[in-house]
Formats: sequence, structure tokens, C-alpha cells
Amino acid sequence: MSAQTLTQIKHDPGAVSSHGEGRCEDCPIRYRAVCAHCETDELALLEGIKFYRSYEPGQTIVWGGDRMDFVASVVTGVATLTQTLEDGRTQMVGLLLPSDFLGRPGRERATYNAVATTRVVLCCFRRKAFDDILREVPHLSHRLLEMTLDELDAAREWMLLLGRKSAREKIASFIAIIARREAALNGRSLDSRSEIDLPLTREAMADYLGLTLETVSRQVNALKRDGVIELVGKRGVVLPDFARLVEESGDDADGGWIA
Amino acid sequence: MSAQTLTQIKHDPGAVSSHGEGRCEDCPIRYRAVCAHCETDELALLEGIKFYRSYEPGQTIVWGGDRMDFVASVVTGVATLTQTLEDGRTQMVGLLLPSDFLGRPGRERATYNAVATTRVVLCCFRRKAFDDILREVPHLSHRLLEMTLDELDAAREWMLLLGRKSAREKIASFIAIIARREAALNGRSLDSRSEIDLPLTREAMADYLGLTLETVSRQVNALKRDGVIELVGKRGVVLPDFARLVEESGDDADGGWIA
DNA sequence: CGCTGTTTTGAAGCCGATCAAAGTGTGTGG
DNA sequence: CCACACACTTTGATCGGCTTCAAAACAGCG
Repeated sequence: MSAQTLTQIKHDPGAVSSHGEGRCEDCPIRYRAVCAHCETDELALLEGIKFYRSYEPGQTIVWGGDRMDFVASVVTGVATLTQTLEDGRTQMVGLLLPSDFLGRPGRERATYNAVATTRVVLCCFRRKAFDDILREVPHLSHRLLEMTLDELDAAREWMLLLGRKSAREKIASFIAIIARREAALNGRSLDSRSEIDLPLTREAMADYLGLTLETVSRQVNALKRDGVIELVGKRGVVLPDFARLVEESGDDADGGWIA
Repeated sequence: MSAQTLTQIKHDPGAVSSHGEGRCEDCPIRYRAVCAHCETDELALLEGIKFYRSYEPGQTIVWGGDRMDFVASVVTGVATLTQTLEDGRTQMVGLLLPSDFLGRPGRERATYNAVATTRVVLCCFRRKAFDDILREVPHLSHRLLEMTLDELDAAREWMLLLGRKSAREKIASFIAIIARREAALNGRSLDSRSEIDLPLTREAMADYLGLTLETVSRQVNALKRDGVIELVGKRGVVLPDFARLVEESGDDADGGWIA
């Protein structure tokens, strides 16, 4: 809605972002994002249509159904995609971490609500211009295809979780997924005792897992009681034994893990 | 597994299929499948590496984890993609109707179990060769991107169903989804009283919806008792009022429907 | 006709939802 | 620097929808 847009503009540092301007070469997601495979000249095309935007925690990026004039890469922070039934029941359908892509090329309106859960910096591309470049630059469209296929695999893993796992298994799976993604992002290993940061509130976790926030709380604490995890403050989680966590997740140990 | 491969070969009419050979121009899915946007010369490239395979109801097309040397378009029939936990709990993660694409380019091994639920005819492409063509023919990769994005949207709609809908809503949603897809495939409308064919057993529906087959049976009959649907034999369903069915599905009436 | 696979129906139990209230922590303003 | 407010989390008690286990009904096919 326009009210949202106004809020966004008001709070929005806009094109003059605090993030290292313009320089794609210095970008932290240069070799992971949609532009990963681009050559220098191709990158220049994107550079010409890009601008940065940032959002505060809790701020809505777009409402499902609203017009969206850009697509974007998440540079830093975490955002969620959610879908809602009339009566308010909400299901998260995407969790966007740095390098993930937001928006659908060729589509004028957003399909889902996108909300920043931490401070988020987006590298935005004007939609029409991006569509044009996409048609011309195979490196770009192939990378986007690759990322979309990965997302589809992740969505299917997620469907298994939603459809067939117990509450306890859902929690364990979620923590394992976050741990893996954080490890991949930071190039760390999960062998030794590792600490991670849950980027979501209990309520957002519930929306991710198709549970209520009370059940999430109970099961998180149950895993803690059973020594599978340790809690550090509200968001921190220590994993003394990652393999144990995976056992609790219901997946087969090594798992047909995709990424 | 190789045992499976043997079974498949044994039962498989193979390259000499009963389907109208070779002629892409006569293909019933010519303008819907991955090849939809291809020009005549591009089509010729695909024609050079393609072959048909058919499968009987219940027959496995590939096992998750197994080697897969081809990708394919479903020409006729219905196939499912499923994922399984060690203890046997299974969740369907894909329902492939005519024109849908099977397999992931660039990936050597299948991620999911693919099973024919009716007699299925596949138009197969040797994987390596297909990958090469994909790199050379933008019409092909763009169409594949488009189809993958559609599948991702469908997966996310499915996640909402799995995570947040009641058993009754799940059944109503499922019937509505099938009705829409059949209508789109046959170019029919859903306004008037229409009859559809459920391509799945109660058990397969349960795997689709994250329910037990008993619950599926009970809720289907509940919808029948309430006059939302009528049953014709085991697989046939008559929809006296599609709007009523959609109400029961929990989605908002017109729905942010994607395709 | 009897076999097999599928669907329906029934009864009981459990897991997660719901409703309610107390606890924790963080930031703000007095 | 403390106290309050607010947002989030934890804990408790009860309820209900779906699963589970069991068996009967049904349909298709040799």
C-alpha cells in the first residue's frame, strides 16, 4: 500500500546508503548472488541500473499484491517471505539470507509479503531494465535459473518438514538448516562445538514451521533439557554435537542435502 | 537401483513408442512444454537427442539418489515426485501433469522418487546433450526458468496448505487445484457444473496433503455429504459449484492465483 | 467366485492448538 | 539510576482434530 511506501521512503536512506557504494568488486556477495557468473562488462550493465536500499527490523519491504518496481539481492541481513489466509493464519514460504534474490523477473506485482527481520541492505535493480539485461546476458539468466532450482529444492525439503515431521523434528530441522546456511555463508565448519544466531523470533519460527509459538517455545526448551542444544540469551544457540541435532531432525544422517 | 532399471527396461516399449513418433509439430504439448518458445531450427536440435519412454501405472521412473541420464517432458499421464523419511513417512513434493518437466539439468542424480500414477509417456532428452543445448539456446533456458519459477510459486502455495490448512481445507484445495489444472490443460471453463478425474489414490492424496489416507477418505465424504462435491465411482468428482469449493479451501475467493 | 488392493467406517488415544497468566529482558523517560 | 512499559518468551491447563489401530465394505480381475 502507499502508506507503506511512504513509511519506507521516510525511513529509507535510499540511494545514498551506508553500504560501500557502487563498487561491485568489493561486494560481499559478489560470487554468490545472481551476478556471480557475470564478466566485468556484464557487471557494468547491472551497475548502471542498481541502487541500494535498507530496511529496519520489522519493516515491510513489499506487501503481497503490491506493485514492485525492482528486483534485488540481499546484501546483508535477513528477510522473510510470508503468505496469509484471510483469517490471519500465516505461513512463511521463504527465508532470504545474504546473496538470496528477491522478486520475480517479468512480474509486476509481488506475490508475497517481504519483511526485514534484521537490518537489511538490498542491492536493487530497476525491474524493466533488469528484465532487458536478463534477456541479453546468459551468465545472468543461467545463474538465476540455478538459484531458482536450488530454491525449489529447498522448498521441497520444507514441504517434507511441514507435511510429515513432528514438532520436535521441525525445531531440530530448523536449527540444523540455519546452522548449515550460516556455516556456508561464513565458511565455517559444523564439526566442532559451534554457536549460531537464530535470526527469527519464536513467532517467526512458528510461521516457518507451521506451528504455534507456544509449541516452538516448548520444543526448543525440550531440546535444551535433553542436551541437544544450549541457549545463549534469546537468540543464541550452541550446538555441542551437530550430528546429534541431525538425528533429532528425522532426516537420514548424511541426508540428500542439496546445496 | 539397477534392479529398478532392469524392470524399467523390460517393461519399456523404449524408443519405439506408440506415441506419434518424432514429429514435434504434432506434439500435444508443443506450446506448453520446455520447448514451447523454440524456433524450428532450435526444435531440430532437440529432436536430434530425444526419445520416448512410457511407464505403466505404479511403475517407478527413477529412485531418489539414483543416476539419471535424461531429463524429460511429460507428454501424457500423471507422475508424482515424493520424498521419504527413514521410517517410511512420505511426502509428495511434485505432481507432474502433461507438459511438466522432469529432472534437473546439470544434476547427475535424481533427488526425488518419480512414480507414474497413470500410464505415462515421457519425451526424454539425453542429459548431457540437453545441458549443451540449454547453454546455446536462450529460448530454451528462458522457458525453463519461467517454468521453474512457476513451480516455485506452486510449491509455496503448497507450503501454505501443508503448514496452515485444516484437513477439510486441504481436501477442498486439492480438488480445486486439480480442477484448475485439468481445465487449463483441456481449455475448459470451471463456471458451469464440471466433472474431473482425480489422478491419485486416497493414499497418494494423503501423501500430497500431509494427512493419513483415513482422514482423506473421511473429509472427502464429508464434502460430499455437505453437497460441495459429488462422487462418480472412485476417481470421478463432479463440482456443482466451483466457487463453493474455493470457499471451503480457505483461500480468498479470487485468490492470488498464479498461473 | 474368490483374491487382492482400495476405500470406508469405527473407537480410542495423543500431539499440538488454544486460552490464560506469569516471567524475562531491553530500552525509554522520569 | 531506577522504574516503568512493551515486546517477547515461558509455563500451565484444557480441548479438539487428526492419527492410529482395527475391521468391514467394495470393486476390479484372474
